[in-house]
Amino acid sequence: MTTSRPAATYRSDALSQERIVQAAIAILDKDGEDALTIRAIAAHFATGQGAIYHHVGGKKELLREATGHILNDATARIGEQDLAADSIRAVMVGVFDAVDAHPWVGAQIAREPSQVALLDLFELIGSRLSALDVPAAELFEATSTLVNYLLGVAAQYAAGARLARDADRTDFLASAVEEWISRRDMAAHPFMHQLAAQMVGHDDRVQFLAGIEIILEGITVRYGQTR
Amino acid sequence: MTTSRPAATYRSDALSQERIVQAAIAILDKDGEDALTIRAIAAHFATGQGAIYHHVGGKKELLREATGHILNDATARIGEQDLAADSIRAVMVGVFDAVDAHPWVGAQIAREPSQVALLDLFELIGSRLSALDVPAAELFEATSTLVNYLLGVAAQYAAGARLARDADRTDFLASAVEEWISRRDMAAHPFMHQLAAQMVGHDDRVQFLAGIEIILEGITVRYGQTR
DNA sequence: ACCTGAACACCGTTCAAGT
DNA sequence: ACCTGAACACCGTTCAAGT
Repeated sequence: MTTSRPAATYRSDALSQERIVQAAIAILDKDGEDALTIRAIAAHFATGQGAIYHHVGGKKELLREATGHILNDATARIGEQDLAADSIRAVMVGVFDAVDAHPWVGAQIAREPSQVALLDLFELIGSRLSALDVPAAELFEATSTLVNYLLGVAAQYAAGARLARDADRTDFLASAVEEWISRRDMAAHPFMHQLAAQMVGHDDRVQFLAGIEIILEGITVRYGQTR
Repeated sequence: MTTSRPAATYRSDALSQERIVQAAIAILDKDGEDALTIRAIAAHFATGQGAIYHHVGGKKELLREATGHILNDATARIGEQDLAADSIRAVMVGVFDAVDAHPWVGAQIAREPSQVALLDLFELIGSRLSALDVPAAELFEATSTLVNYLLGVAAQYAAGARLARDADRTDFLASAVEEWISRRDMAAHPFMHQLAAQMVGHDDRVQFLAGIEIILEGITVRYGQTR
């Protein structure tokens, strides 16, 4: 009996959530957050806007999905390290590199920190902190310190990419600092003056790593017994 | 000679940047970020949208101005403490409380970390870290660790307020964790299971303070010589 | 079932016209 | 100089109509 029929008698390049998310990622990477519109995606598949809504719930969900996709890729690649602390470093750096490659991911995880993919991160870091002898009662605060730090760096990265797109200057932050200084008494603010100098040649990644070490060290001193 | 004339022969409740910013803050506090539209502000002053553009550059600038206003208030209230570390705590907590009272500020500083008001913060924290014996070469990374942590917490706060407005549940994060757990093998993820329990009664402010201590401790151990 | 594209209800911003 | 409000160029989302 012919009770069933092949489902896809339509065009072979049919839409799907997966293909739409991939197209969204491509648009976001190429032209930034503002370029992601339902109309742009529809145009990419040479169809109407309504077709998109058959496969994704809306723009917000699409952004969530795209972010989850990148984040899952980033954390899936992370292997187990011998030392728990090294595993934590690997997770943090993995997300950092993903945000570096896709700055809009930074904006999204700062906007929606309760994303499922971020909870995976919480688990990855938290479970390894417990291996570092952090007592159960303090695991939550120790984990969230690392995650919040990561969130802050991610947000800053996204902002940097946004500014770099708007105005084509490499050192937007440095110039913001210069402006800050020029409006104030320079002698009264030796730190900012020195900061402006350090800012020119600084490496974001090195700086991010230094922050991880500071926090891990703080956690070890505060909660750890042995090592 | 009558070379000058009183400027304000118009209605006494004339528009001004200051009044517009105040109105924007009121709208943001009452109805959230989405409610801030140029039309809403114009309606508040019973005028046309164009009038607003005579006093502020646009919506982005208005949001920047409103954020700067709140942040300046928050940092201006901070007095000098005996210990440099206490001053740093006061600055961090001052911003935290401001974000707590005005969650949209958290979203804005995460979106534009190069805001002038945030550089003030950088100066406030950085100059005090140098009093904590942090060597000049490492001042930048130590300061940015604290600021990035603050940025992350601020972003999370803003997201929480947004979710609390959308759905009226107190523990959105807890329920997100519950969902996360329900989709996975619970026994394989002891940390998240325990986390869900800790989340119910946790105090955001206490947790934030714990993170500050972790980072300050890490900075002291890593860079400080005496105390 | 899936796609199409016009229509709806918004935005931010601009600008000729008023006072 | 300042204000007014229509007009413009967009959005996300919905929905009747097609295949």
